[in-house]
Amino acid sequence: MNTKDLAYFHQLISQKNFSQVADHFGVTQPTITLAVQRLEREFNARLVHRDRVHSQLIVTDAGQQLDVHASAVLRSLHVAHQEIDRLTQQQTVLGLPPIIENHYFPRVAARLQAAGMLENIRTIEGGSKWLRTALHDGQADIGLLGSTAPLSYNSLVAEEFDRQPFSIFVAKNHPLARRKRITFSELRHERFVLFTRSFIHDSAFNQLSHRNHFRPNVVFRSADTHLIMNLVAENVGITFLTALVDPHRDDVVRLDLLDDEQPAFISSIVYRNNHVMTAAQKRVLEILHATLGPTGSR
Amino acid sequence: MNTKDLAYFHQLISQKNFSQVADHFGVTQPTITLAVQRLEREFNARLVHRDRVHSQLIVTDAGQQLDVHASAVLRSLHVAHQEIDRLTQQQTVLGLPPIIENHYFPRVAARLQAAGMLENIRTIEGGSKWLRTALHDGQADIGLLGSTAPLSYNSLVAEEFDRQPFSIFVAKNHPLARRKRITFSELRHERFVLFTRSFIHDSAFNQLSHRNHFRPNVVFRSADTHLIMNLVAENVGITFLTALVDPHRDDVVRLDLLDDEQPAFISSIVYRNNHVMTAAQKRVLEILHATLGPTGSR
DNA sequence: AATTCATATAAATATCTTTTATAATAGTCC
DNA sequence: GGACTATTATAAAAGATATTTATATGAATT
Repeated sequence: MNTKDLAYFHQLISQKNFSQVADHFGVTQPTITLAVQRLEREFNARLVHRDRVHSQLIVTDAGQQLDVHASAVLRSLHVAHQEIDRLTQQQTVLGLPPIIENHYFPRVAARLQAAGMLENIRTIEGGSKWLRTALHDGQADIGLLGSTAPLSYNSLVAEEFDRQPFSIFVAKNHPLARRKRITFSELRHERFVLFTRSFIHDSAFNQLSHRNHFRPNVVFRSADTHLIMNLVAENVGITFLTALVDPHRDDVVRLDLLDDEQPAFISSIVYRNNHVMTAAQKRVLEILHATLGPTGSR
Repeated sequence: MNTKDLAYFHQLISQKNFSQVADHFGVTQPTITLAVQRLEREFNARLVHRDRVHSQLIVTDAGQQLDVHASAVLRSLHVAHQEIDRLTQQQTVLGLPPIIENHYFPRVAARLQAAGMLENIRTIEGGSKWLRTALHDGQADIGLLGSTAPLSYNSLVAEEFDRQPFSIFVAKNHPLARRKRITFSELRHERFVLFTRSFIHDSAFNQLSHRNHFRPNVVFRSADTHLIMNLVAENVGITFLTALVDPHRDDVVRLDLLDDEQPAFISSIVYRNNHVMTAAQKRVLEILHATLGPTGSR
């Protein structure tokens, strides 16, 4: 069977129009007709039903089932292409969310450099949610992801290596600045400057505000911790970040949260469970474990 | 790309001999050479390395990686074939381990029959471990599996519906027969007639004997509960089974185990996570949930 | 040196895929 | 209601790909 037929078919299921699919692939319309006919013969079943009355394409049960497998097959091949491309370039792509990159990566990079392996590492940055997708479809080989619940994905292996609480940061001259600890419910009337929603901080924050029955006043969102800290220092609002983001600055104060059952920022090493680690990648993983694992940290 | 090339390649990786692979598929030897060349061109990488010196075939990193994807692709297509075959025959295959079949299935079958759906169900029997594989590669659509730990598989969804303790069964005239409860450690010097190793009972049994630091004396194994019960009745030995296997006989006595942290026989409804349920299959699942779920049972 | 085993290459043949050209069917527009 | 449009199907020809046949190469084995 030709995988092109699967690609045509998969596109047909989403576009539901033979001619448009043909255009999409730069082929003529009968090509698509014939491809579907070949698949119907191969699987000995009707896959789509050309309903001329309502001029719409009906996908049969068999068609739906095949489409699921077709997309899995196409994804597999796409991932294989990317992985093998990187293998020949001797590159490993490491996906890092900004907070993790700032906090954990410097130590990892130092050890990778000492092992002469840093030049074979390329990093890509993005929120944990986006990186999960990037790992899944082969754009990255290994990721350090943050999450609030232990990760468990179908095609990914996750190894938790750290768990950090979330904290509140306020300006030095803020009324709460003298406090060391605080409960989330006391923040009911504060203004918040927060991370963008694509960060998992958002789910942790929502969890806490939902549990404390109030809708927090979020005055601004940014993807940049430094901007957020600057805004906090100027008293535009207070913020909610992991304790990992140590500001190294004297105009912002950190307050620990006292709530029971707080959400935690869980950091995990993640990779595809069908990814074959090369000798070099195994060493990268070892360095990650050694640096980030219980013995290696701080 | 032609999936045949992937099949040739995957076989080559396991057989490591071009001519034998050609024989295996009933084609001539150059076919395999050319298939590998096409793949190497497609992925722009060496996949195998023909080491003439030691007359062995070395698989490159890229080749290893491709092989993993090739087998995933071939499996996907194989599963698709089976699923679609059954779809056109309007059949759903239900995988059942013997204990579950005897204990839970009669009630399910009654409801399925009442709904006029029993004739579209075909069952296959096998140990839980074998059925897991059967589900994974598409021989069955839905399985009721037993396990000692909550199931979590890559490509399978598992929904736990019951948890039963394991018990000890002894002959009526056995010295222990008057006891109602017993700890596993008291069985140190008993003879055991057990289920075959392919049943999960074996892992539970091993767990208990390991925890109690003794190697039990297993005198016989069988896959047939009735035979086991007959042997127990004849005092050939005692056995270790779930409480589900209620013998309905007066020559065998059940003893509850008193141990803390006993392993449990967990029953789950399992299916492939990429299986598209037809309307009929959804109704089968509903009936399973209704019959086996917390409300529906006994 | 001759033989064997394993894989590669080239040309011919067989098979599959795509295009071109056209037909069929139903809906829309005036 | 006939012309027109949109969509998919079919048949034959052309183009592309896969497989075979026949033979070569290269190293190990006898």
